[in-house]
Amino acid sequence: MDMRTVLHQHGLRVTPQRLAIADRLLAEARHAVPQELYEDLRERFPSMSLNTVYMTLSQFEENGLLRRFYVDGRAVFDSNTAPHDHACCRSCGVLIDLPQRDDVAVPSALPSGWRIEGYSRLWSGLCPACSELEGVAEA
Amino acid sequence: MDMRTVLHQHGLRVTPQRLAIADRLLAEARHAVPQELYEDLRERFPSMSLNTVYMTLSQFEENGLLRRFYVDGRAVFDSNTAPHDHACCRSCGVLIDLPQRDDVAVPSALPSGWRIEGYSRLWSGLCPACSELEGVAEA
DNA sequence: GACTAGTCAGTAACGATTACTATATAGTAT
DNA sequence: ATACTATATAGTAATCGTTACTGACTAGTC
Repeated sequence: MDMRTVLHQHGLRVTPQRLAIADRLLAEARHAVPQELYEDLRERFPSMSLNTVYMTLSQFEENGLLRRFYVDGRAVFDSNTAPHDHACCRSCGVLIDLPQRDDVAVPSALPSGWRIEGYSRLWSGLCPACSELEGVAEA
Repeated sequence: MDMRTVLHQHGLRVTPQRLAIADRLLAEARHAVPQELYEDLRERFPSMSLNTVYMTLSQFEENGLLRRFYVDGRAVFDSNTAPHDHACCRSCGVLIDLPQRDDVAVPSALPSGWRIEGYSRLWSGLCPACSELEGVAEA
């Protein structure tokens, strides 16, 4: 899909920086931490500021192109806007998507009057690589 | 339960500040944001520093007396250390506990090799009060 | 080719958290 | 009780992630 048209459709101006961020995030489904994205893109746009990254990501989020979630208090942007879970390795920090199971039913214990709109869930544990390393250490 | 003994059992020194934080958090099950806790406790301990609050909370967390989670990137400490969900009102920010359902089964789509240890889940929506207000506005 | 709203880079401000250091205190032995 | 030692505290500064502000610039449009 052409990112130009995607941005246009959302009434967003098409600029090289935005295209770069869009390509990087929307074309290939992946996660992005503002700081990392910034460092990557500086190779192509040495004058770009971290601020631009934040503003662009926030704007994409407002337009539903990205979803923001948090891992240990740090923002992560996800081009997969469908509801889904994440799993994060507590050792190396690698982050993967997990399809949301069919347990989206609101907790039965919810006090009446609450209007639940969704949830975000972060599984934590050890990725295969770290699991192996730590498994050896623990054994 | 006497907080003195609890602290002792964990090999933690008993100081007035810690007792105050422990009383405030552990006796009555509740959530605490460091800044708010700090402001509250300053009434009793005008000289106490925010740093002390952070260090105490971190230490309690390390000893399993508290659990730390994040809401929109901000740390919240929870004296309920049993696994459970939270719900947060996106309008007023009120936070409540929800018992964890029996869906702790690891996602079936998890790549093999991962060792999952748990999850944290934050439901979001509108609390009864805000739901009513917003419901009127939207109708 | 000029206009204009929106974007950009740069920097400063901000809030939350952590690090550092000297003083004070809890716990323990004397 | 008193002294001792390890740790907690207060105070401050530093750090990190994020947001706000400003003036220059530019994409989209006429």
